[in-house]
Amino acid sequence: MILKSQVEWALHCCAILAGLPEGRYLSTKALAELHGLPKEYLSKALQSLSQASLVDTTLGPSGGYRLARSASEINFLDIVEAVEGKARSFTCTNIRENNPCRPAGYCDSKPCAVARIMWEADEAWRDTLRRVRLSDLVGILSEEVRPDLWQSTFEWVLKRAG
Amino acid sequence: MILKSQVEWALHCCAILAGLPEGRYLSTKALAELHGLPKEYLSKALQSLSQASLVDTTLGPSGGYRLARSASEINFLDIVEAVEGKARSFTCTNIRENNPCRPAGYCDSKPCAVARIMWEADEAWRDTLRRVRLSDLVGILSEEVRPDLWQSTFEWVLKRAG
DNA sequence: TGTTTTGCGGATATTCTATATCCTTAATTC
DNA sequence: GAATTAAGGATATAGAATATCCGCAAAACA
Repeated sequence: MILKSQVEWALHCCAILAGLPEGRYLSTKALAELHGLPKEYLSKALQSLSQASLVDTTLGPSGGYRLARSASEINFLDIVEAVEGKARSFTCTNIRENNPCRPAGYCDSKPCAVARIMWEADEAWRDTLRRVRLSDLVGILSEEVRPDLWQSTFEWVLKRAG
Repeated sequence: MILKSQVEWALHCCAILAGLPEGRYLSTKALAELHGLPKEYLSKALQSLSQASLVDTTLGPSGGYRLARSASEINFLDIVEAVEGKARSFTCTNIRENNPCRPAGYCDSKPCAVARIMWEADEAWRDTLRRVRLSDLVGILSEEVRPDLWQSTFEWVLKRAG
């Protein structure tokens, strides 16, 4: 059970976009360079964010991405699901139906108990991610990252933001 | 992020083993037939349970598997991790280190904040699974499964248990 | 007007994992 | 000695993750 690396990329990119001044855009090229990622492939992750309406885009030189709403209105689950999909990690194939002792026409009243428990854990995972806002991440980073690096990074970003 | 189907198989098999009388064993063949699963491949899942010391095995005719300890001393996480592995679902590749603004020799004081949050969600998932005992599953099933099917299934099992 | 830059989607290639089967070996039962 | 079992290694297949490339349309700018 392993998340795609694109999830990591998308989260870091959103953190950067959250620091952009109102109305400015940052390109795939800049985001790829900043994080040392393959530009073409990172582009797919950003497209997922766009399809999920988490980011706005604009074309042409000085084009790129910006958050579609404020960082306090975007949570981790939004971003993770945009890239990874909304499917549950546990898939119930109803193997209880293969029980040779089943009477013909036997009908289950509820979803399989095994699946319900696994889905409960899945929900706990989602709840945790839902409770963390993108603005929380930015808050943590602004405290932990050394001020000189924090500042020079945003200077670097602003120089490239259209 | 999708769990292997072997996880589902292992959980259902353990539920059956939990119903075995003290000291008796059930073979891969019987477990595969009961659940309609490929015997050879199911065998790999059962081997994982064995390697994790969740089940005891014995060879020869009338051989097979039984729980290594009581169903109240085995939780869902034990079984899931035995099959799926203990690796976290989120892997941090430390892409922050690729930031071109980083001063040479810059040293991070903590693991990446993004990773810490993702790992927290991972722990919530694990905690939920850790809190559910195999005996809890058996309790739920014994209430939900229609008594005639419940009984005939265990007759079927006992006929094949060595 | 035309050139450059950008996001977007489709097509394709590569690598890795999950799924599945087969075979040999050693232990156990009868 | 014959049958049955778990264990583990080797191998094959399918599908997903990773990655690259191309053409298109929109936007900026000279």
